[in-house]
Amino acid sequence: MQYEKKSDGIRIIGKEDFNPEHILECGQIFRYKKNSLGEYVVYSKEYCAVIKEDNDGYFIKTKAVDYFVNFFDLQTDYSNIKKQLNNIAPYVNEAIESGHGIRILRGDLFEIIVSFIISANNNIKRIKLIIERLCERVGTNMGNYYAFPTMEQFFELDEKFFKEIGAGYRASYLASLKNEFDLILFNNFSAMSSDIARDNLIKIKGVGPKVADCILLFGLYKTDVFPVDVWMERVYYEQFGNVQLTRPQISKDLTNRFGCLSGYLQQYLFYHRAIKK
DNA sequence: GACCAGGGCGGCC
DNA sequence: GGCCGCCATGGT
Repeated sequence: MQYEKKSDGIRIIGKEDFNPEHILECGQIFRYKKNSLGEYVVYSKEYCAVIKEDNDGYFIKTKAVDYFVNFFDLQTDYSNIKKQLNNIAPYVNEAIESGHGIRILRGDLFEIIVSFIISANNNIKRIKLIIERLCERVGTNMGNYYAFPTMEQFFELDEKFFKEIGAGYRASYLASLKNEFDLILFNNFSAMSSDIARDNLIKIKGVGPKVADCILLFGLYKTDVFPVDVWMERVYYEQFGNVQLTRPQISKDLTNRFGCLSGYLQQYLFYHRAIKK
């Protein structure tokens, strides 16, 4: 897919490998909305972008051009990924067709860690609600929106605050996150294998194997992971599985089969099974 | 009003 | 190591 950097945004040429609805509504990110014109607006860290559709593609209007070139993973060839995932199984072809313009976003590590601690045993609508309240209360006012809290802003907050914004029993996990400051900031996760990085992430309170895999995929861009939640467990037994396995065992089976394509495949399947239907 | 949601923790064996 | 009850909250 081709794109052009402009002074006020990014021009996306073609619609096959870039679909705002599929990218944003597939549960990898929780800070987006539709504006009065029906255009998607997406927020990451302190940045913001509006996605406008035109005849032959899209225009991502933003002041942070380089940030969103990376964020939307525009250097990766998704046609090639879809080609490699083609004809694995009829259901996989179906899923890729229904989520054809999905891209794995390169989110901010800290924002992703917080977001997916909140995501545990929760639903997407309420995850969005809690994160929205978090940003409105402590994020920097950027004019017409609020930034995600910086680590410094976030670590001032206590368990009582997190309960007030509706985090429920995850409040204590969020409040104790400041104790993992060193782990988050000074670990060179990118240089680690996914297995080693996962072992480190699981040390964080509220981060188990599934949340860790989401952090690896959406916050550290490691695609050889397969996050398995209730929906992916259903897909596994409906489409792949035979014997009864734990979720980490399902994840291991699927990463063994699909390697570095795992993260992409998982996202097509999640969108198809959990969101679209 | 029960059931569910991009699960994880602590106690138990 | 694996299993299991419990956990807050908002939507359906």
